[in-house]
Amino acid sequence: MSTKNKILDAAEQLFADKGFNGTSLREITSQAEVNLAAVNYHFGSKKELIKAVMSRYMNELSPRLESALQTLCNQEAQPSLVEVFSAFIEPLLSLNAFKENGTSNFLQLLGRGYTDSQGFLRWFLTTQYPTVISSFINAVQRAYPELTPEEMFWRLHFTMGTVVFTMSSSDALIDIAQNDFNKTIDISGVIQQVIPYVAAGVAAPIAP
Amino acid sequence: MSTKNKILDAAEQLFADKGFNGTSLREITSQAEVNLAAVNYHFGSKKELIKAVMSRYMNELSPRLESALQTLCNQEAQPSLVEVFSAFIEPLLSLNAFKENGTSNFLQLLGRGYTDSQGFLRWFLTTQYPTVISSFINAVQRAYPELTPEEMFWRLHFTMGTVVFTMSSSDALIDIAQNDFNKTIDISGVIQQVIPYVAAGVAAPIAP
DNA sequence: CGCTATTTTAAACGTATGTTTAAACTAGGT
DNA sequence: ACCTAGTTTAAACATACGTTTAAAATAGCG
Repeated sequence: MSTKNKILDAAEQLFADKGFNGTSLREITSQAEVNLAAVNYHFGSKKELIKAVMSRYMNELSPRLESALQTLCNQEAQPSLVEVFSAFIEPLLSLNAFKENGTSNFLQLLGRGYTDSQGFLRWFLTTQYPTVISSFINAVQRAYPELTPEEMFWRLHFTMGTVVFTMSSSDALIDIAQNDFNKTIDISGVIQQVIPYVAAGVAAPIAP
Repeated sequence: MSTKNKILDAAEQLFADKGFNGTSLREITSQAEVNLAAVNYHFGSKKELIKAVMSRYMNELSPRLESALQTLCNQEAQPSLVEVFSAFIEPLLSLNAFKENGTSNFLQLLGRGYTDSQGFLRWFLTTQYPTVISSFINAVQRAYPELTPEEMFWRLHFTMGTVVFTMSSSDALIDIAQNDFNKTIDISGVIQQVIPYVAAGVAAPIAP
């Protein structure tokens, strides 16, 4: 395995667990068993390393996601919201084949990116991957055309919040759930739980 | 104003904006116009300062919240979910009288507490303020008795995520919304938007 | 006033961070 | 084998952090 990939793998895991601010280059390079200077040699800076970790996932995910939404919108002119959100399942879970714990890690990273580092990652994602965002908005628009753009804006951000927050603390939540309910659950179980929730939230009656 | 309060005010604002990890004691003391050593003199450590900032709000909020939920449950044996969540409005907005931007700051701090600092703040809140949490669970239980404890667990955490995430980036979201829709909105407007969403999410039909 | 206890101050401490340097090492090609 | 381009390494760099120290200033009280 190349030094570059060893760094990316170690950084991904640590960033997901402890956030970007909370992880030092020395932790990363010691877990990756490479020299400290290797990060700056291969990536230039810590900020660029963060972008590289996210890009590896986004490049894997965004085409799958776009085609899933495309397929859905071609199959039926007015899909249901549950169908729209369910279109995320297969692309998201495919990240587990791409890499161990890929789904969970990616979603946790996404959560970190929104709260750590004063939103520079949000800017990076929305400017670098705008098409997948607009296909998603388009699909929701078809599913619930009565929603005004403003209400849709808020509800999609609420949805983002639900998913991203849940996933950024999913390890702790899964632990609690297993202790309290004696029931094994994994990331795909959480996804199954969250879809009805966000679909109903977006579908909520419009406030008077 | 006392040194202690100057520190608390400055810390609160900076913690809300940039997170606990992202804010240094030097930033806090320079904004508060006090000496660097004053933090350790008055609070002992940065960790204790974080607790003090949160406690100031929790001590203000939790009795109001508990009595609001109590009142609702006394008025009607089976309140609606919208009523349960609406019981949060007055106590939360009362923080604005307690302190400028109090509502927004507190909710942002809550969001930071869940993602920063590896959940030590979550432990602090759940152990220090358990009664308000259980009154809330009790109220939701009455509003939607068919919900199993496990489903309730997940949906309440989804709700927590929606609120906390939205509020921790509410400044940015309000900016975007104002640019895109030419419409002034404030924190209470966001609360009005979020209540139908979370109520519908919690009320979602139980997955088969 | 004079004494004591509390608070404030400037300076330093030790540690940790991201980054840079320059030398050592390691292929790959001719 | 030799040179070169790419890579790895140990060491140092400058800066920032939370915390501690001990002296100076302030306040409260008899």
